[in-house]
Amino acid sequence: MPRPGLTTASVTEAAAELVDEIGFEQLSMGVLAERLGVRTPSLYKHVAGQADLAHRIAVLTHHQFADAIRDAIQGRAGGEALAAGAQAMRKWVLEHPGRYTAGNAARASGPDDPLVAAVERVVASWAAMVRGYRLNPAQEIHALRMMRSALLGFATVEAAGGFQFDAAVDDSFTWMINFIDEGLRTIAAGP
Amino acid sequence: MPRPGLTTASVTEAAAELVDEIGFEQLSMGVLAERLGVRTPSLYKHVAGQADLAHRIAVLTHHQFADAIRDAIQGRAGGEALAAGAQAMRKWVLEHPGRYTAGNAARASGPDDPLVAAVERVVASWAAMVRGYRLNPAQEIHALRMMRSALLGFATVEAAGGFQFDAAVDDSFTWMINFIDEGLRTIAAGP
DNA sequence: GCCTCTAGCTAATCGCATTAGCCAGCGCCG
DNA sequence: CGGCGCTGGCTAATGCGATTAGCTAGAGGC
Repeated sequence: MPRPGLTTASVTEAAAELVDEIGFEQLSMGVLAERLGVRTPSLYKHVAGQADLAHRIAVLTHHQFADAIRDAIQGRAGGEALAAGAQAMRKWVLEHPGRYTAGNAARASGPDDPLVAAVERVVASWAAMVRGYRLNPAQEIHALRMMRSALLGFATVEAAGGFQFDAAVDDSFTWMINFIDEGLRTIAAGP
Repeated sequence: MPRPGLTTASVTEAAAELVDEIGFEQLSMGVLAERLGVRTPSLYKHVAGQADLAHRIAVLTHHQFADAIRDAIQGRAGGEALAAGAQAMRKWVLEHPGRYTAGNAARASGPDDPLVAAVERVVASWAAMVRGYRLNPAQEIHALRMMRSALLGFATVEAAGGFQFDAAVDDSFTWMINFIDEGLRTIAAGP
């Protein structure tokens, strides 16, 4: 019998895919091992345990998430960048609900946790979107946090199935982006 | 030895308090039983199991959350209601982080799940805040969702310790409320 | 003062994560 | 080509926490 030839990275990626299919809370070492055609204890040669695995999924998630946003806003600025980045992020979340849950559940263990760097990449992507509005630096941090909260909140509620009338959710999202765009442009133009 | 005299409600409430102290993910039947001065299996006389318990905490959470907002916006309207409701909700989340996590993690099993009614009470509180702006009915639903997303997102990121510079988080929150208030007033005044 | 009903208890059971210890394939060196 | 060490995978054992089975005693009603 040939060896599957697993690595920490391949195990993590398989877990990420699995989690999108069955839901983060359903993840167990058993199902993952089965998916990889391996016995459960073998996984421990690549990850330290379930907590470690979840953490690795979270780090992977933030990197992929940051990539998706960065690619979307490439070469755009202002409202266009905002719209493109926001839509890309929403699409990504809907396509990777399990990963997204894992990413939100994770907590950094300390300043040198790789999760911190991964999260910073995401924040940097959003910061790039906000920067296009050329706000007062004192306001920029607040605008960034507002945007981050609104987008994350929307995606979270949607992923949880929290909106009653599914039909209009697309409209609500673009409406929200417009709302933010107009608000930021008003501020930028203001005193 | 006198009987503790537990009930489903008292077990749920004790679990909610416990979860705020130790974190939702640390909740186990064992620690809860210990807290209540009882042996683990005894809890099963009041709740069907850990999943049931978590679900009950979530329902309780949404009701308390809705109460907190409703009380805060009593007798206020427009921007004042928005500010008061938002601040009350943020305060509540910071004081009850474990419960809040439990509430967000829960999923309704169907339309007659008591969780649905509880969530609707929360949404109704927010709807009351938005209604004060007398928007076009077509926009009201979008405004409601935007507000819900922004507030939930902010609370979630904050509860997760996701904001880097703690000092300015208060300012960011009031800035965000102002941003939303001004945007909604502009829309209300518009065409 | 008895009777019933049930909250709480002790003693299994079970599932899943994790650990211990064994073994074989692969690459490398002679 | 044959030996050697390293390491990934395996089986068997451990352990902890959730859950279930079956027993018992205290509180409330007659």
